[in-house]
Amino acid sequence: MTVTLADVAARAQVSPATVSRVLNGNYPVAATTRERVLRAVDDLDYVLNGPASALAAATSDLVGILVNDIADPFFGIMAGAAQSQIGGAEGAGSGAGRAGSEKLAIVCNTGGSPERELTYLTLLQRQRAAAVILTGGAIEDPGHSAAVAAKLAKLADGGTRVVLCGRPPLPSSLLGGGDGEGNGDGDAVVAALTFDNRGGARRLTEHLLALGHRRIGYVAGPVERTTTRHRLEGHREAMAAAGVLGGGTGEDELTVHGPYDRQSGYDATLELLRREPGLTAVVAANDTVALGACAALRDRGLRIPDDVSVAGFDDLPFSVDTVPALTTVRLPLHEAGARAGRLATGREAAPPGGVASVAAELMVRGSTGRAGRAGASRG
Amino acid sequence: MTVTLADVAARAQVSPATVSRVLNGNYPVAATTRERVLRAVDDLDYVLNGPASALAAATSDLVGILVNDIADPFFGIMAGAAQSQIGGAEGAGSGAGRAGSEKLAIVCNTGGSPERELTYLTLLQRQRAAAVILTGGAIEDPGHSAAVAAKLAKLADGGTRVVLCGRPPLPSSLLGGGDGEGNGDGDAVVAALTFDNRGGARRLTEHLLALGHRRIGYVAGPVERTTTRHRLEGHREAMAAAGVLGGGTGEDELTVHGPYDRQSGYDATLELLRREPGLTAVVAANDTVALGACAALRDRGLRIPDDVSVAGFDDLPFSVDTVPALTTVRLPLHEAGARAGRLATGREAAPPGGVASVAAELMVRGSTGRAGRAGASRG
DNA sequence: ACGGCCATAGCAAGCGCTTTCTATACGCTA
DNA sequence: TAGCGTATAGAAAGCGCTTGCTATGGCCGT
Repeated sequence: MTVTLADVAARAQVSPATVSRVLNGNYPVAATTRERVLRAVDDLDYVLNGPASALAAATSDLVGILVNDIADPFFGIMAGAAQSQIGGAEGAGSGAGRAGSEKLAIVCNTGGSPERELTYLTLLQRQRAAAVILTGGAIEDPGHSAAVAAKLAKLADGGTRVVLCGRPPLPSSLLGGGDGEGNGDGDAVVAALTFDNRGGARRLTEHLLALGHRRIGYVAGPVERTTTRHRLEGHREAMAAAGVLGGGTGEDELTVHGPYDRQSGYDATLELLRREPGLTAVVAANDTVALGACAALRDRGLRIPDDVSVAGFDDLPFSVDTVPALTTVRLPLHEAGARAGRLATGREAAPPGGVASVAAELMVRGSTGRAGRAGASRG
Repeated sequence: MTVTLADVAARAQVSPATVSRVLNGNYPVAATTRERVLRAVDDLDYVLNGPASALAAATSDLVGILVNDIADPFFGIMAGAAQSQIGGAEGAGSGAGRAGSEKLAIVCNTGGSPERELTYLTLLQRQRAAAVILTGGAIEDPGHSAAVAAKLAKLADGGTRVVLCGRPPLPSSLLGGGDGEGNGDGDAVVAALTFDNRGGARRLTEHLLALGHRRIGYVAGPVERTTTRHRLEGHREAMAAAGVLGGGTGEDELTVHGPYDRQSGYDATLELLRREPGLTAVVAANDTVALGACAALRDRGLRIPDDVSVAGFDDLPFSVDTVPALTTVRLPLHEAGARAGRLATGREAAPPGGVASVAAELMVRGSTGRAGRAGASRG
């Protein structure tokens, strides 16, 4: 029923081998023959059988992009940028069969679940993916990290390029762990693009401190995530350097953890206000959380930034449009994603040492202002 | 180098056939044998060769989800919901080989380009995808529609389930066009979930009209997109019914087209203000565009909604958090996406007639108010 | 105690393509 | 004209898996 290479060959009066060569364009074929084959392909509406091709050639053109939450623009932007560098271009027009060095970039949504992350990695390994890009923070459970590292080592061993984007490099102690085989080709190894979450967070809090804030609440992301930890560490570095660590009993008093969503920001801010009515600033784990924080403050009748300043992280597109505009830390998501895409396709050389740090830029906007203009009298 | 089925078979002292059957669990195998095989699989860290498996079994477990813009939460939400219904579950743990009815949901970003849409469809056809979900509005170019319809017909013919989510059903005139083969199994045909864009837009504009607005600007999406057209038609229906069609010279005077992004909303609003300084309301093609519109109005020193009301569409998560909160039309993106996922996996029966309409609900919030409170005196 | 059955396991034939190696047919040079 | 190199096409051997069919036992019925 479906058209095969052999059918095309028969119609073009050539051998299957020739058709294959025409389609792959990696072997000299006389112009007239090529013509004939191409016509047959069109006539028959032939479409290459991917699995068969991948099996015979022992390669595939799949590039997997793993994201923690596809509904979050943070990941969407990176994934989109990466994908734009990878495949789907070349207006193929009507012809169906050929597609040169085409790679199929596919994004896989782990939903932040460790199991799904592993499952997708296995599935990609099954498909003998050409490359895998892991985006966003990693989960810090030791067992899981080891499992992921082992899987990535195996993937790399099998010729899959592995690129991390916005995720810290794998501890080298975990790599090469597998069977002691030692990684084969030094070409398919891991490259990592790490975001300067810590530095960005530090500068953000320094900004707040410079404005006179001392009672600063921190709405952190989920625990056990590198992103969460790094941003929090940056915040605390700044606080410690200014000698304002710990509001009262412990240093954690003004830190609340929660998922990276609006609701979390809302609830956590209410909680912070309960713990410290004299709060003059709230730093959120990211912009979406900051949105929730703003809503909570407003619902409490507090003005931003007159009563309480608010800051986010990531500088997602909507952040400039909030009222007041959100002070945040800009991460060049698009650029990083694009670069990851190029690294994954081998179109760009890996940075020295395999790791490149991506700078985070403080964006001061209207949601942060001097402390104490109105705040002190509250409570 | 890589471990094959045969290796596992050798180690487990059984035939390759038996290993295959253990892994697929579709044939009786004695418990003790199964044990032995599974141990061998674990010992060897065996991972099934996807392409080989797909070739031999003539099926694949890929489900493609096509989106127009992965960085846009509109698509991210639908894709995430669909994916959650499809695959990646079952905490597989350490074992690598087996994965029962696992399906790999992959999302492909067309970026709104017709060529890429076709390319991805071809690529998925190559992979013999189990199903394809197309999300969001379609491009209305006749040639392209025909090409897509032909491709979908061929996919369906090849056993791939095709589901449309947020996209109008294919004109039946275009389906079955291909080679006149007639579609084989009536099971793999198309199901469509259409959004009531027209009705939602109509109700939204009616709401504005009820508030006394007459000079209403419309910032439409890109031309040649079904979503754009339907929403615009709904708007005009309402305007016509109220007898306020056409501000001055032509009916298009207060309509500006542009991409579905913030910048477009900003620019278009400025343009509308230029054309009609007495504008009292702006309806945007979607929430993101509305964000830009708000920014433009504010930059012009106009208050929302006192001077100008603003409305969006989709009710994306951030819309409730803008200041003032955005009046918009809620589309149940999550539910629709999840349903599309279930339809794609055959876990839910297709609706009667293959088409189901998804309701759009008007969400009245703070960004719209009575006309004329301040506006009339401007200009 | 013997024939027949069910439960298991193995054999072997592909699935549709790629690719190495071999064959053919030129166009040259000597 | 004979010899050889080059350009092009074909034959065929897999790639690693699935699966229809066949083979082997142990167990049952009588």
